[in-house]
Parts: sequence; C-alpha cells; structure tokens
Amino acid sequence: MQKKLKTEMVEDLGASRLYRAPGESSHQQPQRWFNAADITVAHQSSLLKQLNQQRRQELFCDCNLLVEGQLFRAHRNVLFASSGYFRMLLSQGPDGLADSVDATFDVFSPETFTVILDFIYSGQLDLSSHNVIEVMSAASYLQMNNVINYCKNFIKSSLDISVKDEESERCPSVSETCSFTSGAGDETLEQQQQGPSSVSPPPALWTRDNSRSQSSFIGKDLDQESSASVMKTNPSSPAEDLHAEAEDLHDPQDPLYTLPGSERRRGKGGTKRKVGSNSNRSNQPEDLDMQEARTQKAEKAEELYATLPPIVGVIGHFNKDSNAIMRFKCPFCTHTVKRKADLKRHLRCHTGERPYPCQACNKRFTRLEHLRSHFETIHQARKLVCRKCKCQVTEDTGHVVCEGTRRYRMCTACIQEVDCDDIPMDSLDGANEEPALLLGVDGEEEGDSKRSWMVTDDDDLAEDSGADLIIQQVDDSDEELE
DNA sequence: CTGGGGAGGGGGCCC
DNA sequence: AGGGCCCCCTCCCCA
Repeated sequence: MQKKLKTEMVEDLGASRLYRAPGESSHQQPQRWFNAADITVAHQSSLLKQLNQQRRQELFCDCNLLVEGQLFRAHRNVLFASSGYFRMLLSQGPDGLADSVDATFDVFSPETFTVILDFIYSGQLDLSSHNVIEVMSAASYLQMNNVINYCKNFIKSSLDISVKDEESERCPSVSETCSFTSGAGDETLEQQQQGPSSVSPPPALWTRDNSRSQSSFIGKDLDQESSASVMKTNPSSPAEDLHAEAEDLHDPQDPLYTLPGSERRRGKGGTKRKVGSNSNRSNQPEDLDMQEARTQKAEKAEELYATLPPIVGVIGHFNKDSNAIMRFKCPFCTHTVKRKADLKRHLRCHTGERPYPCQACNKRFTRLEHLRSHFETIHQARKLVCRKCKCQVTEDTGHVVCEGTRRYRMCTACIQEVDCDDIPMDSLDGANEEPALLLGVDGEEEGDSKRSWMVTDDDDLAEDSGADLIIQQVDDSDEELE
C-alpha cells in the first residue's frame, strides 16, 4: 500500500511536470520543484527501505532495546529522529551507551513495540481495534505525536457513526485491522527536512478491503507543525473530531445534551431553561436515529474500554525505593490517574458517553451520582430550603411545589404570599416519600432496584407525578437488540 | 456590570 | 471494580 501510495505520488508529480503552460520555460521554478520533490520522495522511500532492511539483517544496529524480555535491535539515529523519548535518552551522552542493553521497557508489550518500530522504519502503522489503545499509549510514552494522531484518527473512525447507515451497509464491519501508511516516515524526519510542508496535508482517506474485513488508512504523514495547524483549522482533525464525536452523541439540536470537555458548557444554559419545559419531550419516544447513534456510541465506547490494555501507564515518578509508581494515562489528553476505574470514568468526557439518562427529563449524565444528585434536586425537592425566602424548612413545613417535572419546596409563609392558584401543589407531597431510585419499587430489595431500575411502560408519569418518577438506567445496546 | 446562587461536570479517594 | 462521597471549578441566570 505504501509502495502504491508513493508510486501514485510520483506519478502525480510527473503529470504536473508534464503539464506546462505554453511558453513556460523549462527552467521555471515549478519544474525544478517537482523534479526535486520527485527525487526527494524516491530517495526517502529508498533510504527508509534500506534502513529497514539493515534493521532486519541487524546490520549496523547500534541500539539494543529490551521490551519485557524481548530484544529489539535498531539504529540510534533512526530512533533519535523518530521519538522524543529516544531523543532525550540518546542525547544524555555516552554514559548509557556502553551497556549491551540501551533501554528497557516494561510499560508496553513487545507486540506493541513491534508495531511502533515497524512504523518508524516503514511508515506503516498496523493498527487494530485490539492494539490501538496500547499503541497510542506507547506512542505517548515514546513521544511520537504523529503516531498518536493516527491512533486518534483510527479511534475516531471506529467510533464514527455519522454515516452509520449507509456506511455500515457498504462496509459490513467496522475496521478490525487498519494499516496507516505515512509518506515519509516520522515527524522528525520531515521536520528536519524542509519544515512545514508547502502543501497542506490532504484529508485522511479510508479505503476498506471488505473481502478481508480490513481497512487501510492512507494519509499524508502529518508532521508536528502541519498537524498542529490542521488541528486548528481542519474540522476533521483529531482533536476536534473528538469534540465532534461528542456532538454527534449529543444531538446539537437537542438542548438537553451538553457537551463534554471544553464544549460541555455551550448548551448548558439551554439545558437549564428547558428543564421545566421539556417534560413533554420525555413522553415521546426518542428520535430513533439519535437513539441508534447513542447505542452505537455506547457500544464503541465499551469496545474502547474493553481494549484497554492491562497497563496503560506512564511512570509518573519514583518512590524512595526507586520503584516506578504507575499511573494510568489518558490516551486522549495528558491527564493521568491512579486507578484504571478512574481512567474509565475520565474517558467518558472524551467519548461523550452518557449512560445515565434521567427518566423524568431525558437529560443524560456521565455518572450515576450526578444523575442522582440531579434527580433529587430537580425532581424530588430534596433540598429542605424554601425556594423563595431560602429559609430552612422541614419535611413537614416545606410544601412541595410542582413545576412540570421540576419540584421544589416553599415554606408556608411564602405559599400564602403567593396566590395559591398559581402554585401547583404536590397533593401527595411526594418528596416525603422515599425515592424509587434509592429504595426500589414495589418492595423490591435495594440491591435489585439499584441494578435494575424499573423500566416502566408508562412514560406519562414524567409530567405529573414527579414523586413517582423512576430513573432508568438504559443499556442502549440491550435496547437496540430488543 | 457584578456578585451570589444553582446546576452540572470532573478529580481524588474511601469503602 | 464499582459505588459513593466530598470538593472544586465553570457556566449560566438573576437580582
């Protein structure tokens, strides 16, 4: 594939060279440039191939790398040019060079390092849904930004559901394996050549080989600078893709859904304004496309979580015994956490996954506790404070006022001040009842109710009987299957 | 314009 | 590993 790409590039350049305006002299700049580019591309390709051949034959290899006990041999100059980690390691002077083993890695597997090393020497990145996270983590560790970008693109493409219907029919399986080919090796190689490319990188192009259930990603290698600029300007850049992904999940038309991360605040005002007025929405079946989108997103998020390697770690620091303290690093950002569970929780702000919908207002949350907090505050008037005068009330003195699905308390004095006809009182004073969320329904044991929150067929209760509102934990994938 | 409060989101950490 | 709690921050609304 790489060869084919290179060939195409050369052919394109050749075509450009042959296409010359009448009267254009042969010594004009374009022709010289294309000639030079032609030669450069061919030379790069040949050089990289030679280096790879030398590596495979262990010719002139001057660097030994031990990955979980498996020895890899490579060239220091190539590693230096490809990885920020190796740049730092190898620029520390000759001290560490005398050893038979120059570097030892235990934070990723030999298989992962093979992918990385193959990429360094060939420009081809063999990604699959099973290794992408670990490769990304390793690339992060080795400070190879272009590999990280490819991984992001791969993940994005795997998660991409915007063209789900048509695409899924044309391409039966979401890519199981993926091969990235880059034009000229690594970022640093390019950086060291002519700086930012004069030609903006073409958008990544997906080709799929259905017969082998395989996908190939063909894209021009993004050097650091150009990829940075692309990320700022090109909406299909990885960083923005992530946000776009999140927006995909949360229908931008739907003010109920806020965006994760930096984007999440955008829709918030709308959300708050809609809380009381959207109750009618909760009575309607969700838009099927949106539901399907959410389902697929949740499945992909689950797949992503499932592919998390046992160690997605970075060595944060050393304790007094010089033992490395492992932390779990987010593949999407620089955040690290101590526990894998915390990483999984954190990843939701990148994947946009919101598995906890409020049955009352359809608002979705990333965490159960947030949903609970929301439900208790908004729909159950758990706060024993008069909304009007802010005075403390009790379960008895604080009358619960309904406003759509929203409930709050008012003290007796404030109730009397306001015209009683204007205030829809909760006749059952339902907030005094224990919430179905916490105690279950119909005498169910708490444990059961926690796991299987009642899914009622009667969605109408959302509007008028807030006290009986039931928060439903929706397993989108199950819903989809049903 | 500004400050206070409400609501939501995220991180750390304990159970 | 998941649930839950606490805390902090940000955003928005409103007086």
